[in-house]
Amino acid sequence: MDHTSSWDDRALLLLGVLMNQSQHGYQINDFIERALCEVATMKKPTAYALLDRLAAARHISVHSEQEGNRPPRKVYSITDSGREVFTRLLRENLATFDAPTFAGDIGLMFLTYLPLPEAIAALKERLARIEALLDTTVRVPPHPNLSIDLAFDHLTALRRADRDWLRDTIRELEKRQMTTGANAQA
Amino acid sequence: MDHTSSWDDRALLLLGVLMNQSQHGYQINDFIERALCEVATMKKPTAYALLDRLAAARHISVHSEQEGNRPPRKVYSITDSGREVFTRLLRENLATFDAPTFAGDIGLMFLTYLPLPEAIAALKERLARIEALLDTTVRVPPHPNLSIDLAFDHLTALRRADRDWLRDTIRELEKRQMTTGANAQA
DNA sequence: ACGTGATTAGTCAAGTCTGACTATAATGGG
DNA sequence: CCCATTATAGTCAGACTTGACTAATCACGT
Repeated sequence: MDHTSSWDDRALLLLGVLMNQSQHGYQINDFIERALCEVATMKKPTAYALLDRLAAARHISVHSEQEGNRPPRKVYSITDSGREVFTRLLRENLATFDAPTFAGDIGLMFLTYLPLPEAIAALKERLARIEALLDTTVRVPPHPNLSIDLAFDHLTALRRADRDWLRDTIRELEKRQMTTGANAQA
Repeated sequence: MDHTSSWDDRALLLLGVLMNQSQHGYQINDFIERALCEVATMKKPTAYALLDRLAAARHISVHSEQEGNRPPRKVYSITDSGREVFTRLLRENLATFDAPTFAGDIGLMFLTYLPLPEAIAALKERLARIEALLDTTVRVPPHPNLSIDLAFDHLTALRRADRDWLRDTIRELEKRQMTTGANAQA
């Protein structure tokens, strides 16, 4: 529901992974989907397509490698030009804040179309989900080269803020419910 | 960079706008791009395409209207079936929390690849942008039927959390910079 | 000895979203 | 009276993403 020139972010992600070490496609995809899944998402077809484009632009180099009888695999390495692009994209990304929008806010806008008790019940369910997420998500272990934990920290801070806001809001709505209830009775 | 079945959210948005009142395409698009732009984004082609689909599914009805010599305009109204769908989608949206990812976190993961002073400088720029956003964004005035202000409140709370986290983090990084600097001098 | 699952490398169709474009009519400023 | 802007209604190509699929090899448990 929100998109900058998403190419930059994707490219930054791939180049960053390759800054860490040269890898072949499977490894790259695996790393992103396992180690980074909390912080970033990129699916296989997207990764392969983008790797092709980065290779065409000479920002990464490819060389085939065979191990035993296995299907050959392509090892991608970042090039000097790639390192330059990476640094530029990184600096840009760090210096930028592009205000995101949240799917959950759409519901909030139309809250008034639901009877207040039902709205409160639904929001309580949302709250429970955030709390569950905060409780169960395991702290990511520090990576030797990457500051994944920093990004994870950021994510956690935002989720806590989400939780706190929601708690306050529910309390507020319940207060309103009581007063209108009292008015209705009077 | 993040997507649930985005259809649901889009449909909820359009149906919600039509719950407020029957409108023609231009009005719908205008309302979304002006009044709701802080909270939700949907571009014209998406809106028109989705309106067609909602009409095909009989969740909204269309009737043409001519005013003077102007090009005829199509007025869309929500139907009973549309109201049902709307209520279901609304309840779902309110009860759901689908953990978003943020483009800005990608940079955070790779922070270590930039010399610490440069990273700090870049993050300070990011901070300045968030602060500017928080300072300049005008409080949305309450809408008679919609709780846009509630959604806006949520957004603001998250941005403040973002700002606070960033301030702390920059302070932390500066502390680290000083100690490593002292070590280097010693 | 056999099947299951992981490793490796992709591809394809289908759907989504956006930017840029075309047209006409009314309206308001100078 | 003319021009720029707004109102109005769309369309289209192109880019981006995803889910689902194919293939082959190897490691491992039973």
